Amino acid sequence: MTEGREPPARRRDAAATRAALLAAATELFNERGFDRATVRDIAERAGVNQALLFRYFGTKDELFALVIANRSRELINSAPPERLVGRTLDLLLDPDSPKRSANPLVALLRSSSHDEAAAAIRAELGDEYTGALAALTGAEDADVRAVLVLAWLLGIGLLRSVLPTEPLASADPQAVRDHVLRAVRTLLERVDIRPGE
Amino acid sequence: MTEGREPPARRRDAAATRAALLAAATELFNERGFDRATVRDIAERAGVNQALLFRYFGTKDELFALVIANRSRELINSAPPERLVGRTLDLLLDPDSPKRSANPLVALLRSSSHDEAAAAIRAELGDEYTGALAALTGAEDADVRAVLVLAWLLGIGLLRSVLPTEPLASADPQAVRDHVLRAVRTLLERVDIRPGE
DNA sequence: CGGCAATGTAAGCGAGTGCTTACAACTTGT
DNA sequence: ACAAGTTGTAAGCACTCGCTTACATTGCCG
Repeated sequence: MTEGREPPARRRDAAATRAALLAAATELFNERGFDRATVRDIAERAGVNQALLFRYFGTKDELFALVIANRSRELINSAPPERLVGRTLDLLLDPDSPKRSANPLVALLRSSSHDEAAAAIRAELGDEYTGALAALTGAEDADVRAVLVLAWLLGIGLLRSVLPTEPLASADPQAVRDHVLRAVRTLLERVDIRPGE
Repeated sequence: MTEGREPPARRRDAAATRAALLAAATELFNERGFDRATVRDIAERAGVNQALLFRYFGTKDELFALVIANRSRELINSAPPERLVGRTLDLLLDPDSPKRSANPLVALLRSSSHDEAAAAIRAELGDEYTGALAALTGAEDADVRAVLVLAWLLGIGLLRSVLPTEPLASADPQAVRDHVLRAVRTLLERVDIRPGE
């Protein structure tokens, strides 16, 4: 895992530090949201000088946009639409990923409104996600229904990250998943309820 | 509206400025969350010197706690449990209250984790709200179901305040309310679906 | 009135923020 | 091997934040 192939493990490696910064930023934005994740913290977690963050990403805003775009697309493409809700729930409820991996959209929400660029990304990704979900119903107001489902997932992720003591943390993920999926089927009749993976 | 009765409208009035600060803080915490609502902005909107904020409330944290406690209790007591979800939805979806009145719990969530005092309040109010909701089902895991419903309401409020262009803004509030309530009945069989007020 | 607490004001302190700059250390192509 | 470009480092600048302090003004009560 330390070194792979081609370049014989250089001691100075731009690509590696860039990746380390990206990983650290992903974690911290998820854990704390945009405002409370400082560039110094990100650089420190990456084990890297903070000036490099600006060399490689230009701005904290740009870094944030990159992180969100990456992880959101990744999530949206990780399952077919019928299983997207279930898949997202699995990630949100996975106790092994209290911070690290799961919830890019939650990080987005948690970072209130800060600049226009990020706002555009927000809208775009929201559209992408709800677009996928809206295909799961024949109802006229498919988009409204899809947005409502998205809102639920976001709320669950947020609550879990803000109130770690809530019953959600200790509840059986399968049972929670089941509750949500059955309720969601009221809105999107074609969602797949079976356990995924 | 300017002056009521007893004290003949004093030019210097501690109670009045305290109230102005509280109102301004309520608005700004709702609009921007804890971090981005600065004490300078709050004081300015209240038309008051910012030092007074600290004289009357001690700390930004304490002011926040007060605002949240006030408005949450107000909300929870504004309807019997069977109608609490519907009532909250009405407030969240009311287009006339994009910022001002409706969503104390949303403001809470939007303010990520900042200090232990607020965290305690968060937990306490969450318990209060979910306690009311949990009474609406006979299921064993009533608390989990209640938390899921709370999460949905929070998600809806957050999405609405962060993506004002979403279909939620232009959708018919009654229809949205109906969708959510019917889905929620999957979890809490005793919720009242009829339009309130 | 005169004294005093209550109320309001102006200025700034210390800490933390995003970001920049000037420079050292390394790697590489020739 | 050596210059040139790349990568890493240390320091600090300009700004904003929550909060404090020292001082002016007002209203109240004997």
